[in-house]
Amino acid sequence: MSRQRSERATLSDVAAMAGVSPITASRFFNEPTRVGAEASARIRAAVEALNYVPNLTAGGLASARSRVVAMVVPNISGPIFAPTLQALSDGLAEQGLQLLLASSYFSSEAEERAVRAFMGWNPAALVLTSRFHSPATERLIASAGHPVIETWDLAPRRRAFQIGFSHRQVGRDAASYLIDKGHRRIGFVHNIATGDFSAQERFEGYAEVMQAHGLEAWGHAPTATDPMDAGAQALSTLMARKRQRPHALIFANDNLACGAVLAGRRQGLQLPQDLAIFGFGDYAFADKLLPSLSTIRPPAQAIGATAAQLIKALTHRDDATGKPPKRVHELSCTLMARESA
Amino acid sequence: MSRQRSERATLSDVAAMAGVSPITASRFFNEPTRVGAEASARIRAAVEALNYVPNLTAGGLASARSRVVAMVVPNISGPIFAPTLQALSDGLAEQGLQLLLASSYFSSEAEERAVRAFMGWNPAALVLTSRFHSPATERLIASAGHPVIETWDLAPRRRAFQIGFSHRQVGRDAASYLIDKGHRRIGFVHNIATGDFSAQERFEGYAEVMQAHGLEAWGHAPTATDPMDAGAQALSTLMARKRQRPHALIFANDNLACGAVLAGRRQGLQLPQDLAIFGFGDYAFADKLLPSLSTIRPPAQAIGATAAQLIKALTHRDDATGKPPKRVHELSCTLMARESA
DNA sequence: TTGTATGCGTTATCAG
DNA sequence: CTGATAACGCATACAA
Repeated sequence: MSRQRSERATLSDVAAMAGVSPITASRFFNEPTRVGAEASARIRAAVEALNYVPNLTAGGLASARSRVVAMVVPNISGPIFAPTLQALSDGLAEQGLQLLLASSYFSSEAEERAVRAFMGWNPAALVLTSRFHSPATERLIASAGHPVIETWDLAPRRRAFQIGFSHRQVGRDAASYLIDKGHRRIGFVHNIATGDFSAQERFEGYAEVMQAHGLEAWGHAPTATDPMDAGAQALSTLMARKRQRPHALIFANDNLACGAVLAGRRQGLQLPQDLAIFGFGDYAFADKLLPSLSTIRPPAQAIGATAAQLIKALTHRDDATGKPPKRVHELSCTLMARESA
Repeated sequence: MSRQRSERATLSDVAAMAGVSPITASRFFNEPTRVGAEASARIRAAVEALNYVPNLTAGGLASARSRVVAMVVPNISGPIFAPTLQALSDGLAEQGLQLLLASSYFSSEAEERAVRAFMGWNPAALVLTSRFHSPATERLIASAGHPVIETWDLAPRRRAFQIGFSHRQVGRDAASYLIDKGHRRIGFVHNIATGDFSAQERFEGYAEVMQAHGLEAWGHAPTATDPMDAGAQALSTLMARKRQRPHALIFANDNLACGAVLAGRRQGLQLPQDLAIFGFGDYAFADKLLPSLSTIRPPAQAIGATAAQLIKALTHRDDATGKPPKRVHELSCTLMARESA
């Protein structure tokens, strides 16, 4: 009947060697102040001798709370979310928490699968990207026994914690910057990816400022499927106009803007004299283009770091004076004024 | 004595509602073929009704094997490892496995901490980056009850599974390419990061080919701390030489090469006529520079995908014909011939 | 195809 | 400051 016991030492082995009860050994790890100095020393020695590694699965089961934080991002390898992941991972490592990761590719079905699996881990917290979820996901997170943090977008009215920035403000800032530079005919080039709600909000911010200045707001939607191609296409189409040729273009993201910059140079355009180009994202290549790309950098790293801090505050609330953490954390973007606009 | 039971439905709840024993419900998830059609239907209904989510912590404890794969990478947000992570994560998601992640920043202490914590999860597999570990880490993985996969570098003699490519061959390919183009005075610009053993291997491959052609192999080590600055510095220093000015430079990575390209243009150099520039990595900006950067692309995505396949083969070995998976998987890089060389 | 008995390694609870 | 006991929710082993 005896099932496979692993070779590894258990807490009981450590306790036996140290001459204490298992629970005391357990406290050595979780509440060290409650263990006497001599006992601590003996336990420490036993841990060393047996090369003991705590079984986190067992601990998670017993305590109904595991030492992982789960995060769902649209993608891992893109230029956008990686800094957030890195900062979150680093902040969690300091707290002895691990990061459990899944990518959704902007699909709410994939997000739902990931969230469902994550719930099975009883994570210390669940971090999501954006606030748009399937109904089933909404139900899952509503019944979750742990904090849920939504990042990047901000939806102040939602129940989950929010860490992000205002895309609308990004649109406003871009438009204001270009207007201040003296541009008047300023267009907006939409993203090709469907379901990019945040790009739409940037457009609205842009439109708001344009109208406030009595200028016409208009959007152009390229059809190419590759972002760089789409940016080039937009530039060619719009600059081929006989009249009402734009003075400046705001692109939904830096990939599109990069395509436009490269195409503009290929066509012999003087940038930014003939056309100012403005992006969003401050991707890694933005400062390496010629001309370098003016754009807005989202607080990607700060979002991850703030999430880690928030999780710390939420999990250690007992030893603080009980002040509940802020529910909405609005961070600000940075306008990177470079050569292209 | 009764401790806090979570609100969530358990497998027993599902079983009770479906009128079967818990173990049958368990089999519904793990060995569906062994459950009768009627029972399956009732269990499925109960799962839906109770919104049941399997507790993976409990399952992991009971089976001594959890549905996670742990990976340690030097960094998450850099241009190098992100595609590997993405491919691994995607491949694992198909198998119902989750990815547990930590970054080491090239520190073997940080790697050791991460590996130690990961062992506590009884992961289905542990994936490491590179083969250089602290002695304690070596001991940990030697006693691990699960497969260990080392990626990027190749060390055929090690016990762990290996998935990677030959850095030496990268150095050979770069040198051969430049020699074929007619260059003779070809230098190598070293990385500023200490502990980048693989860059040293690329240098050795380059030196080997140079010597085989009766050409002198030499390395230059810039001192600037920022990679882009270091690349620019190397270019300035070497092109300022009165005699023996180089015809071509191989840089330890694309960041250095990018710094050189930008500095070269700023100084009015004609690239590649005055100097051919060759990188390594094929970072996102490589094809966006002017001139676009000739470089070698490592099989980052393939490494992640291969790791996922290997894990599948290792965990499902029972139902196959038992052919043990290959231990060493050597993948090949792609030379991206562009404008800079 | 289904069920019974038992244990995985840890922590919560209560008692000293 | 320390310990005895009883779970946590599930899967393994064996039996039917």
